[in-house]
Amino acid sequence: MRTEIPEKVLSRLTLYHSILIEYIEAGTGTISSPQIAARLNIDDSQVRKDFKLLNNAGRCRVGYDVAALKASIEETLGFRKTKEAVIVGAGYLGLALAKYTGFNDYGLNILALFDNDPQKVDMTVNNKQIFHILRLPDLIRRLGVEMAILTVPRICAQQTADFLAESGIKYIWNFTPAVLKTSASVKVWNENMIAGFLQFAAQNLRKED
Amino acid sequence: MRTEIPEKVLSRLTLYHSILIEYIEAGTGTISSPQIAARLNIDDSQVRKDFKLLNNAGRCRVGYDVAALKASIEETLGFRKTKEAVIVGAGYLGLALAKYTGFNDYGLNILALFDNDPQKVDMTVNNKQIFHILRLPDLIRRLGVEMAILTVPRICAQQTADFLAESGIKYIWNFTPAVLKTSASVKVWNENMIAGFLQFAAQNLRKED
DNA sequence: TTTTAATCGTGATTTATTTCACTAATTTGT
DNA sequence: ACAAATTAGTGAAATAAATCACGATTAAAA
Repeated sequence: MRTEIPEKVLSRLTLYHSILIEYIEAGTGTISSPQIAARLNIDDSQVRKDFKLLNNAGRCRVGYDVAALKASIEETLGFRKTKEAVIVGAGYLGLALAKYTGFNDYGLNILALFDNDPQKVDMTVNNKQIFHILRLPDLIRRLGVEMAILTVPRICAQQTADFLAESGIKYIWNFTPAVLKTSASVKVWNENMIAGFLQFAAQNLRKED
Repeated sequence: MRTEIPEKVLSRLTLYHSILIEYIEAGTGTISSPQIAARLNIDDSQVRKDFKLLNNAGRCRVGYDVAALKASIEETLGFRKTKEAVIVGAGYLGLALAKYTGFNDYGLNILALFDNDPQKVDMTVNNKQIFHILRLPDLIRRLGVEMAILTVPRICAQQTADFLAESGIKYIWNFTPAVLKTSASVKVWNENMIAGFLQFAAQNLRKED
């Protein structure tokens, strides 16, 4: 019965969530749609419509219950469901992600890392072991892991993605700038940080021409 | 005379760019809109309209010139303009970004890092020195830097952003999950990786309920 | 109690974006 | 030279998203 929530809305939910955490830390029990809208520079009716989508009712003249709203967003975004993943590519970015503890709060549990550099193999990062990439097919099968976080250099991104697909990986969170070619059975989410930066730059630094 | 290019289009431009690099590496001189569209699962007329926005003409029955198109996209996205920035927060993510050499290809030049941990001060990462945060106001003024990449823990994100604003920073590329409160004179781009992940998870891992 | 002001909920409107459908051009093959 | 097929270019239609506008509600103030 859960209706499909548009990507734009999901994106806003994460921002609402961040604001709600602030309110909880400040001990404020309710929040109104105009308050949230002002923070995000969006229309307050949009905020209300988003909350409606989560079946979250507010009270006139008062607003929404912060704790209930936060719980509702976490439910929708799946914070509670544990999602296990491995990191493929133990370079700087891969290691940074492995060391980042914040993911756990969002239900992402990183089990191990893989790399093709023998020097890195068997090192441990944040209690997660680095394995040789060739051990990936066997290990993910035994662990039942379906998601890989891809942090290899762009130049070998496609061949690594092919290898992951063959190995049974179903979801790739792609941190490389490559546009991966995959079969329909493998879902890819592109976290193109450079793209994000360029959008920012193109929108803001343009006037310096 | 340059018309404002919508964010959606900018986002696609970065994907087109990545595909064009592949074609150049493969030695292919031209590319057609259906080819690109197929890779990205979008409509081919959309691709053509995007290129039209860049004043890029194609040839019937042949397609677009790969090199010219790539140059045009780089021009639009401002690859050529050097954009200088400092990293604020020398944690794992800050260090990973400092070590990442790919940014240079996109015109982003990271000059230095800042942190409040005395242990880290004066260390060097990828030829970039880590300074104490208190030296930031003076240094960015002398270097003429207007952009900061914020990679501090969420808990101190807002106070750091306030400090950056006071110090004269005009653009913040925010890697923290916090929704920053800033005056209109400071532009913020949120690179919320967790948001990206959650969108991915909510869209794909939902069926396991 | 009555008034006032803030806020929710939501239908209607507007705006933005994507897709469709078709024409004109032009390369390739016969 | 001609036919066939592919592709660019683009206006029209459809879809999606954001904003507007306003009635209903309700807490707080007069």
